[in-house]
Parts: sequence; structure tokens; C-alpha cells
Amino acid sequence: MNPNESFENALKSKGLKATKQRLAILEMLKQTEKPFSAEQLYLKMAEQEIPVNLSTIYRILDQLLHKKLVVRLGMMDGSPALYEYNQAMHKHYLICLGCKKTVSIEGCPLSGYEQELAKSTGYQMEGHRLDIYGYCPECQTKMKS
Amino acid sequence: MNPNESFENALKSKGLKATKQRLAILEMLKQTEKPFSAEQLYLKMAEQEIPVNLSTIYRILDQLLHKKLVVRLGMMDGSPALYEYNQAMHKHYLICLGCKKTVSIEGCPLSGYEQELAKSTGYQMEGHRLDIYGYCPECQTKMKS
DNA sequence: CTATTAATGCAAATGATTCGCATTTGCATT
DNA sequence: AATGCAAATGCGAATCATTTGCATTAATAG
Repeated sequence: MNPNESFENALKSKGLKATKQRLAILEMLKQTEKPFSAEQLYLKMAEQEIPVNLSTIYRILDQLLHKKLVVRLGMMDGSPALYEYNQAMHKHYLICLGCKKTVSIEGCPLSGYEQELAKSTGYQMEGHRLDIYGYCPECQTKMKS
Repeated sequence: MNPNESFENALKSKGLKATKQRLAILEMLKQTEKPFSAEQLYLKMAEQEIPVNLSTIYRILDQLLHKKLVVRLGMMDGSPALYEYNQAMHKHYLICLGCKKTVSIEGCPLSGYEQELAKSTGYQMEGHRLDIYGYCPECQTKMKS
């Protein structure tokens, strides 16, 4: 099955029209499997000569977010939000305070905990943000000198 | 010991001058033990007739953050950052995406996990950041109408 | 008490994101 | 294939949180 075709179906089944801008965004996020900001997507689309306006990208990302086709992460400071294709499996990162290298962690240590918390608080859970900080083996060695 | 005095020492020992604005912010955050946005602090200080400019508050919070006297929690959307007094004991929050109310969570679900991860990766752990997002019972009700 | 230097106020700039409204496009239906 | 209409897009301006440059003021070392 042609990838474009499956995105078309995904969009239509959610009640969204399959426009070239939406298809391009989904394709880009899916292919790279990396998170991008609205601006980065805007630039990439410009390269590929797909005409699009930045505000349209924001609107599209917002819709895809509500339809759970993408996930939004980030913004501890005021830097732009990042969006990534919604793999069923979500990830967490181990971030080195020395060299800023990030390693993804197997599985999610909060899988059960969140449901438990939902029950005890009455909240309807929408997700969480977890990053773990430390020093990688290389940076630990460097620090000893 | 007068609380003001101890904040004065805390500031001076970090190389910061003990101004009334800084003392007021620290006192406010310490007393309430709740996270506040820059704007909220600004309004509270206006009430108390402590003259201060919003940009000064941002600058102060930034310094206190670097000196580890306060902690910043980020929102997933673009809403304002929240700051709270840095208790030695770390906490995690359940944040309502509707009304932004934040509730602190009992204990830390990652206490054991972090050590386990240290062993399997060789990283030296320095801490983590965890916030959980959802909709509080009130906002869930509102959304149904 | 004075000098020095950091801190503050103010106003304007910036950066991310959103909004209103006119125009265009996808697509269901002839 | 042509038509109609809601949905989507483009464009510009607005908004909101936060930052910055520069002139003024206040804290503290000497």
C-alpha cells in the first residue's frame, strides 16, 4: 500500500480532508521519526516547493494532535514545541548533563502508575513528560581529570 | 530566626543583593508552597504595594532558578511557566490541561527505577523531571457541555 | 558617607502562536 | 466532467509570554 494512500485514509476516517499540506506533514514526521518544530516543517516544505503558510502548519498540527496522529513534546523553556509522529509506543530519554547526548529508554516506567493515579484522583489522564538526567560513562571519566 | 533574615543570607551567599523585590518573591513562594507564574507574582506584589516591574520579576526568577532557590515547571502548551520554592525534597505534579490547576503527587514513582537504570546503563544519575497531564474532574464536566 | 556596581524601571523588541477574513480547494453530488 | 458547499488555506495583523537596551536608583563594601 502506497504510504500516501494510507495517510489519506487516516485523515478521512478522522473527518479531515486529505490536502497536500497535511499529507506532506504526516509523511515528513513519519519518515524521519524525529520531532520537528512548526518552523522546521515550514522550512522543509519550502525546500520541497510545497506551498504552505506557517499559520496553516500550526493549525494542521493542532488538528493532528487532537486526532492523536501526532504527539507534542517539549518546551521546558519558551522554545518552540516539537511534534512527532504518534507511534503507539511513547518514549523517554536519558540525557547527559555533560555532553547533552540523549539516549532513549526502553519502555515506560509509568505505564501502570498513571492508571492508578487516575483512579485515586478522578483525573482523566492525557499523558506525561519524563526526562532523566545524569552523566554518561564517558563524561564521568572526563570529570575525574 | 526571622524569615527575612534567612532569605537575606541565602541571597548574599549566592552573590545576589537582598532587594525587597527578591525577598518578597522568595517569601511568597515559600509561604504558599504553590507554584506561581511571573504574572501572578506581579499581581500579588501590586496588592501588597511593593513596586515592581514584570520584567524585573522575570529577571529575578531566572536568577533564582540558576541559583537553585526555585524550580520551574513547564506547561505543554504555550501557557506561562510556573515557579515554586525549591524544597529539598522533590515533588511531582499532576497538571490540569483545562484550568492549569496543579496538584502535587504523593511520593515519587521513580524512586527505585532510577537506580536500576543507573546499573543497566552505567550512567551516574543526577535526577529527573516528571509532570503528569490530564483533565481534573471539574474540567471534565465542563467539557461535556 | 561615598563610590561602585548590581538591580530596577520603562519602553520597545522578539519569538511563538493564534485569529479574522477573503480566497481557494477537496470532494460529494449531480 | 461540471457544480456547490463546507472545509482548508493564505495573508496580515493581533496576542501572549518573555527578553533586552538603556537610563535611573538602590544596596553594600570600604
